[in-house]
Amino acid sequence: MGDLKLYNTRTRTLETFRPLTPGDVRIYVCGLTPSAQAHLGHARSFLFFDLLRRYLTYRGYRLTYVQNVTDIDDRSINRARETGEDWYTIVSDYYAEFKASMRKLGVMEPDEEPYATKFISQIQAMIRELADLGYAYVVEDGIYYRVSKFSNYGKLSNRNIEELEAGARIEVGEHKEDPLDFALWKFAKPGEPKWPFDPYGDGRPGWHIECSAMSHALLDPKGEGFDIHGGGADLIFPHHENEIAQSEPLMAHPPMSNFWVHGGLLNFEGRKMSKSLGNFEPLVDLLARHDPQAIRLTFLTTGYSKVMNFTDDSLAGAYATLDKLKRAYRRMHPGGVVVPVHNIAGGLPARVADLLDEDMNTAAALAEVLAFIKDAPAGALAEFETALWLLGIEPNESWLVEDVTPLPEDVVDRLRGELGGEISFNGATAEEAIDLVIQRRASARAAKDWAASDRLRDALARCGIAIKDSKEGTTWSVAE
RNA sequence: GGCGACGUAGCCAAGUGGUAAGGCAGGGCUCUGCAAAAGCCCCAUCCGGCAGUUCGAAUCUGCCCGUCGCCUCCA
Repeated sequence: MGDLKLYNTRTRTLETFRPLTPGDVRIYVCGLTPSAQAHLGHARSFLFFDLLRRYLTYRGYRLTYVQNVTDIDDRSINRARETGEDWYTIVSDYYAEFKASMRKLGVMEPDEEPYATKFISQIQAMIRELADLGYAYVVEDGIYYRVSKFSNYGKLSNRNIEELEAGARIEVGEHKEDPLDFALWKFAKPGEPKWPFDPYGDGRPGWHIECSAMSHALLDPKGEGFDIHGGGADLIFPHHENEIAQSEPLMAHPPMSNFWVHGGLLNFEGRKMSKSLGNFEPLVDLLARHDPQAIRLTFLTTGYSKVMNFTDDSLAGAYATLDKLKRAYRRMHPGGVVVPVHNIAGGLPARVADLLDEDMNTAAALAEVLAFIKDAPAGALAEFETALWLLGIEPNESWLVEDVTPLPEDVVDRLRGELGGEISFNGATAEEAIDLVIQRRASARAAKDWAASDRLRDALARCGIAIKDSKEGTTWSVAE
């Protein structure tokens, strides 16, 4: 097995991945702030880290994958004020919806899913330490982080303090020393959710500190760093920059994370997508209309770190690819039982792995799979399934069924309307009625009465039934 | 203004020094009464432009043009 090379934002180079502790990989990925509905851009990001998990697992590492939930933030509080709902109900509902979508997409459950509000004491401990060392100071609206105290500030995102100072400004109501400083703790205004924090004052954590506190608590209690910190590219600044600023002064051995891996953002039909612009379709709605496996395949064709433009065309292409995979699967499948994924060392999975070694080149890996199925023998099913698993596509029972489109309910009535004069459909089920027509057409064909044959086929077509003739006989399916 | 990404066939896209993956669309063939499906085959003398480095460049360097993102909440 070759080396896995990953692009590391921290060093801005492609590096060979080696775990800090041989055999064990600790990953922290910034999860959702569920104060609005999740969209396809979120899906792309978490789908990528799901792929990375699969591949690291395939390579034999033991993983600890932590994906946090920032369940307290200004937006959910504002939304609660607008709607009159309880802020926590809002957050819980959005998060439940997100989880359901992830399940539909086949994203594996995180090992740990820490909620910010469950780690208040750890957050407060960290703020105390930062204050003791002079990295934090208290003013009337909250506790802020003193950016000027941390000399490495800006290193991850490749920015320098002077330029940042030039563009930054202090919002009304903020009382910080410097425009770049950010809140570690916000004192509660009347009616806002709050947690006690002696001696400073009741309030809630600022955005950023929860990730520093929870990654420390769950992945790196000794302060010696963990392996991979991930998230969308939009988190590099300021979120990840701030996490580093909070964590590293308290660590025995920085850096906070050895690798920083960022997923490219997603455009939707050529336009930027974001919560604040509101120009996105909620993920649940998209999943209601589309096959989750087709959505996964769509993402495989573009490099994970690139900006990707999601379009109806790209999704249509993925559907065609998915059908191709299903046909090959049926061709290779010995019977009606779905064979579980095996751990195959050689063959296709190894070739796919070699391609994933190159900074998770899923596009090339998919191409390899498609080349494989062109002349794959029936016995290659385990290889095929393993390779598909690596790409996050898991065959299920429905792959064995050629057409799962449900029959229109009124098929028999419509057939009676078309052909009731010549064929009696009394008591027939939809399937039986269709078979009756096909039998009638078979007789016509046997008699070389092509006019009658075509008339029957056209009648079926008007009822939404498409038929095709093959050496094995005539089969039908529900027309698209 | 600062930082960064990208520009490869009609469309999407891989490839980052050794002579252009793959998918969609399109075309042809096989099969077929017809149709559909399926299978097979074809489809970029060339990688935004111009210079340069090199035996050799889509791949490296410089300049130019274009698209987009981040710099404020964001996966």
